[in-house]
Amino acid sequence: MFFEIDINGLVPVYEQIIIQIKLAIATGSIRAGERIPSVREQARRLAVNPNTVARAYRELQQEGMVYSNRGTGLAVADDAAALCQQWRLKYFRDRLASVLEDALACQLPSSELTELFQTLLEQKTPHNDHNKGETK
Amino acid sequence: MFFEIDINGLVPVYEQIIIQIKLAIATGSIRAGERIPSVREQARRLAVNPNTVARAYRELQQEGMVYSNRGTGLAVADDAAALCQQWRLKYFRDRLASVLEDALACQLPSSELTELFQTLLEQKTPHNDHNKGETK
Amino acid sequence: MFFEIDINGLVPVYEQIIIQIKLAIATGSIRAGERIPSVREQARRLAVNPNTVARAYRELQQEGMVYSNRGTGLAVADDAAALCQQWRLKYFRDRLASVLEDALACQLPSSELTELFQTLLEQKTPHNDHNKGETK
Amino acid sequence: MFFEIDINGLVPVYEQIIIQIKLAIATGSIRAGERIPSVREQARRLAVNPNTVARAYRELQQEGMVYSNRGTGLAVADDAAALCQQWRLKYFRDRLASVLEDALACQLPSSELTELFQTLLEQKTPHNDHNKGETK
DNA sequence: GTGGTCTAGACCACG
DNA sequence: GTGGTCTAGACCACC
Repeated sequence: MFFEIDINGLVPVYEQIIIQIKLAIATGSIRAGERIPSVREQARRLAVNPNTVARAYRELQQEGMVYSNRGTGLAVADDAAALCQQWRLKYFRDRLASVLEDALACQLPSSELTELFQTLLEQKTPHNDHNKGETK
Repeated sequence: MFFEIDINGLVPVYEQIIIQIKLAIATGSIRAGERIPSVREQARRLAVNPNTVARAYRELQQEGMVYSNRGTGLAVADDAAALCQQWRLKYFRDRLASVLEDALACQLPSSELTELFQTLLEQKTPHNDHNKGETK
Repeated sequence: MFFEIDINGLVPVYEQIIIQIKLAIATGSIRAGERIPSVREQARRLAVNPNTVARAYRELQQEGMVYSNRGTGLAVADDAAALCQQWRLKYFRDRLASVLEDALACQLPSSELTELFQTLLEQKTPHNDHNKGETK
Repeated sequence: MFFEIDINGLVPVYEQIIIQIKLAIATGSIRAGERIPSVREQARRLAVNPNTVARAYRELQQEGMVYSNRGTGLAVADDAAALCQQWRLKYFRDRLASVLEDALACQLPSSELTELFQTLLEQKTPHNDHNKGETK
């Protein structure tokens, strides 16, 4: 449940926080019933203003991902994992679709895109397929 | 040389204009020496404030993609096509890499990503394989 | 003398406790001279922090509704029933008046309000008309 | 489209703003497509901090009641009137139901409640029934 | 300590 | 001028 924030990016900080927490719930990094870091703690860790964290938490609450019991912090909702996994799929599908649409719209051949995709995927993946059991 | 801008998106409008014009140059949709639409004309077409278009044009000029011919507006530079094609590759590689990194960082299996990629690619491609030559 | 509190509502918890105890006194659910639950007991029953209960009790004492008998806890004052009945009338009149004022202020016709009122009243009343005298 | 806010009430200021604007839309006081007062203007009129107004507007936007086109302020959505009328009914029904439930729960007889309701209604209504056409 | 609300004032992109 | 975001710091009710 540790992540970083790109303070200078296009995506608003509060939205980055929302996204990262949803992803953490989706991957099971935080489980239902567990508390998420307090507003002040999270703000300190991300080097960000508490109000910005509070806004992210408020929206997470409105979406039903977390709930609050006055004074005891915020905890992950019971159905949050399922919701976040759904959300995660849509999130990455939309991002991928956006890139593909733009690329195809300017006539990049799909063969070239596929090649690019595979090259990048190889670069980014840890590649621990062929050394199973060899990691001595 | 027609494109749309997303007035309510995260990417600033002037940047969207810059990107779309570079892409138009890269695909050959506008050629070296050709004029690009005047600030006013472009602003009208995009339903955008002229100041915003002016800012985009100013930056394109600074990057050497277009140059001004006193009185006759802005024209595409001779080496712009080459520059823009290079830029386009980097542009899409970076966008694609960003999505992949984020997806892999939250433990989406690369197999699932590949499947998603191929599904989307099929959806988005025009599939004009079977009517080759018939599009008169 | 059992009631519930809404931990996440707009009305402060300590105020809810005050209100509910006054209502209990008004209805005769607790009588003059009777003890009210100890701070700890009440806090346990309401799933609330003892400090919050203590604050409510303190204010009830200041209003003269209850008094402390060294060691034996708090007991209902002699004139509390009368006071609370007066208070109860004002309490509900004020709440009802507030709703009506707001509704009329935004041009809801009084006929519609009357209808709504009667429908709700029918829904909420126990309807034990037909078993008069059978409730032994 | 003028209203007041109770700075010392239990209902948060930003929520009062949301409520009042929804009511204004429901009554037709502001129509679809019309702009609502700018954040700064509204803040000035209500003697409230612009951020508080901005928060209310943001939530109205999330609920689909208003929409923004960068730089040109916020306007009422096409289906907002219908949504707000629905919402208004629920809003007053819930408030009325809450009072009735509490009153019946502490054994106030429904006859007394009805009487109280009618008395209050008469007090609050303008009573321009009998002078129709006489308002010379 | 916790979240929730509010104020005050800044910068940005856009019209 | 507009909304949108962010910072800084305050007070409140509750634990």
